Amino acid sequence: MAESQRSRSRTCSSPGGAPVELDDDHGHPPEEEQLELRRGPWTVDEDLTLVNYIADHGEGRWNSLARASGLKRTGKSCRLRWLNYLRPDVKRGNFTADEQLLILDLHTRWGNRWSKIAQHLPGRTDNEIKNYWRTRVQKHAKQLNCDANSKRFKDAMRYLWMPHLADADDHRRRLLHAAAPHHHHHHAADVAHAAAGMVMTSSSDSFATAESSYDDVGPGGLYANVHAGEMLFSGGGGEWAALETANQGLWSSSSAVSDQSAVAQVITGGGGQFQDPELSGWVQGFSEGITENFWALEDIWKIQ
DNA sequence: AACTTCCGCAACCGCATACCT
DNA sequence: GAGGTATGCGGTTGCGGAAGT
Repeated sequence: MAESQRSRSRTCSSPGGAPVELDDDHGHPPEEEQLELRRGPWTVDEDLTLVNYIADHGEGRWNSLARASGLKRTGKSCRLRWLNYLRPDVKRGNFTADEQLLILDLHTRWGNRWSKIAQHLPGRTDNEIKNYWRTRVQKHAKQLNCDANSKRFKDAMRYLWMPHLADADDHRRRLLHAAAPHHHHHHAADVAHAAAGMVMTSSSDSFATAESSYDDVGPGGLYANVHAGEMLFSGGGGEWAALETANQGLWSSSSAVSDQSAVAQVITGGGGQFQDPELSGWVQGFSEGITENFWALEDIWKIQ
């Protein structure tokens, strides 16, 4: 994957990755040493140069680093390349269920504060999370014909998507920790799915780290939050205080409800059913045969 | 097989803020 | 405190592979 990206070229870089002459600033002649600033995809040689330089001198002071290393790049570009790609602890590949769960939850708290969100997903960059949100989450919101920032969509995420991502994660953890290696799946596709990301690229370590470093989630932490939503959805109660505290008003801001029964009315209509007829279709799907399968974002969305 | 459209992601840009002199 | 520079953030772009026709 990484290699394939490297061969890419952009319009602003000439074919073959040759340097492009750039005007430094609104038509002023560029400085002598910046005559040939490169843009676009990084080459393997450039990556090596940057990695070696940082290994010797450390990161930071990006403009001087860019000059001193001999890279014909801006300091900004060097910084971005290092942080998003070359850093040794950067993690790539599909987001796991727990990571998706975290992103969804944190986004409801902080909105598009990608960098802040990324701080709670070790190895993931703000850029990656931002791309995930724009390409996956917003796509699904569009499919649902609602805005990703709308209350309706957030309700769908909180009461349907997130609880089942949590289910998936619980299930995966059970599998990982089970002594018996012969756990069976119903379908070969499940196995393939697991191999594609839910198990093989497990990030339970990172999740534990993120969870423990959570600083303003509120009593009970993320799981209490998510499962409280699940309880509410199924007509239960008791964890409401934890949920409400954890929510910090973000989920229910538009409905301005402040007690359990009121929210239950809004969300479930009293009978464990969404009042939203379109979303209620999901409820049927969720209640049927969900415990033995892994759930990814796409899978959950297919139910509708 | 050839062509078009869609989509994911790396990299860019402009702006805001932090830091330094 | 003013001015300049460096760094960080969020939004946007557009390449290239995948999927569709």
